[in-house]
Amino acid sequence: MKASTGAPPTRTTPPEGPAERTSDAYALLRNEIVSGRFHPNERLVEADLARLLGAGRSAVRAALVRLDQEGLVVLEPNRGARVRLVSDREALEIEEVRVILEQMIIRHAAQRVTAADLRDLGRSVGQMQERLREGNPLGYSELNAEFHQRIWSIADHGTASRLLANLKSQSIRFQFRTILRPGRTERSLHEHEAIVEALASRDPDAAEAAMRQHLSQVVQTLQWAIDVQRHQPIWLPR
Amino acid sequence: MKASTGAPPTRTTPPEGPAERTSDAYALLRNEIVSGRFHPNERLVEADLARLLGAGRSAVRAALVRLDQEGLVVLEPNRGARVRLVSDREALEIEEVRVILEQMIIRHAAQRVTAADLRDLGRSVGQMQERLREGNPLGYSELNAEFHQRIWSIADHGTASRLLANLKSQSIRFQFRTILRPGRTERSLHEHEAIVEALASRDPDAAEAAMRQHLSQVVQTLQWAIDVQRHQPIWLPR
DNA sequence: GTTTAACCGATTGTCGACAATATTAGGGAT
DNA sequence: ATCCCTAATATTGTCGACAATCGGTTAAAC
Repeated sequence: MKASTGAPPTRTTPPEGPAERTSDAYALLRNEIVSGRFHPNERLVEADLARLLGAGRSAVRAALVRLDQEGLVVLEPNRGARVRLVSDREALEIEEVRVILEQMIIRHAAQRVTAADLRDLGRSVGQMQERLREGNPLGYSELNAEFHQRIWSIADHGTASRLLANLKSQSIRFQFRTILRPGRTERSLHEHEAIVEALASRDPDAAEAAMRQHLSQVVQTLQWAIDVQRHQPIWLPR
Repeated sequence: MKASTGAPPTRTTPPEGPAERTSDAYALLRNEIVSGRFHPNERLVEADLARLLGAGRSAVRAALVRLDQEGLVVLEPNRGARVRLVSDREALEIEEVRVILEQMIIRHAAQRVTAADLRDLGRSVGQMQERLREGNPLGYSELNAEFHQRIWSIADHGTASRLLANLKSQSIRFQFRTILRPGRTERSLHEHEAIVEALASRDPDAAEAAMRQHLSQVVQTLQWAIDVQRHQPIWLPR
């Protein structure tokens, strides 16, 4: 809805067309980064990006400034841009903030949710069930994101939504690893069902409790992913 | 400490020098906006800003992009930039988020606070007392900001600090009005004392409670300011 | 062999000019 | 007087060129 600062909701298709419009250089580059096509700390040379995105250097430069402010790249004066590396600790910080924001937002949602919303949420959960049966964890993850965004839009809290979207994009690299946790998906599904149920009762406390239950599991999974990685570190070239 | 995205902590001096370095065009413009030298919805013409800030149009343009992402201006394609107007509702949203973030952050602070920190905080409160005696509400407000920032730095939670700084800059226009509430300052001072006391006990729950107490008052004051303004609306020219 | 100094290629930062677009002003027609 | 169309102006968006800066490399000195 919002045009200006609204974060594009994580498209997965790589629309790396030959001659795209220059004004979405930001959206394109953002996509390239959040979908992990650039390594953390990788240098982002303006000229290269301009060629890659089919845009001028001006547009690329503007995009980089935006992404720096957004926390996806770091922009050092006279030294160019790099993909920002978020540390383990920072990932946990981000998740911590996300937890309290989601708790706050679901209280609003519980007070504003309509019958139609509940139907949509139920459908979302149904689709997740399918993906689970198919053994398609990636599809599940996508639906999971959609599920949460749906709750944000029900809550109608622009400020919190924007912050959450931003945080999510920063920590997306970690989310990727949490998918691999065995048995996690089933449990997540049940938690989602509990959330919908609590929303249906329109009780903010119950909704918050259900969300907290869910997110505490998410944090634990994140911690697990970090620990696992620490024992099998991925050596980044250079 | 952080150079890249760290928000400059609201300088009050207007360093509108004749030939400043171009790279701080962002900082300068940001200052002009948060200190209220531009009205909300006022058009920001690149050429004018360039003259005013003593910078080139490139630098101004970059600054505008940053400020747009930051939520201080809105940048419409082909239609230039305006100072962003935050609605009453949005101000309350922002305050609501601020509350929960400050609650979270003070829990961290309570677990990490050192003796030196407590001494500094005590000194801060002492200075506030002075300003109160002097009948200098503006100075008090400054110290208030400093007090909270001190807590942020104690908590050492970069993510939350960044978000808080950003939110604060967006709602600063409202904060301005809340100062005028009669009797508010005294009460605020006592609340601050209670916060320091709770931090000294290093009990996260107590600290959070003290902070909640304080911030609920702040929200009420904001609501009061909004109501007052609604009955005595300020007509903005054009 | 190590340190220092000067160079070189690569990249960013900035400026000016121009094209694209929006906004305002003016001039009939009703 | 109001409305609509057209011209003029103002402003933004983009491109190319060049200066400033950085990182690394070679060469010289000790």
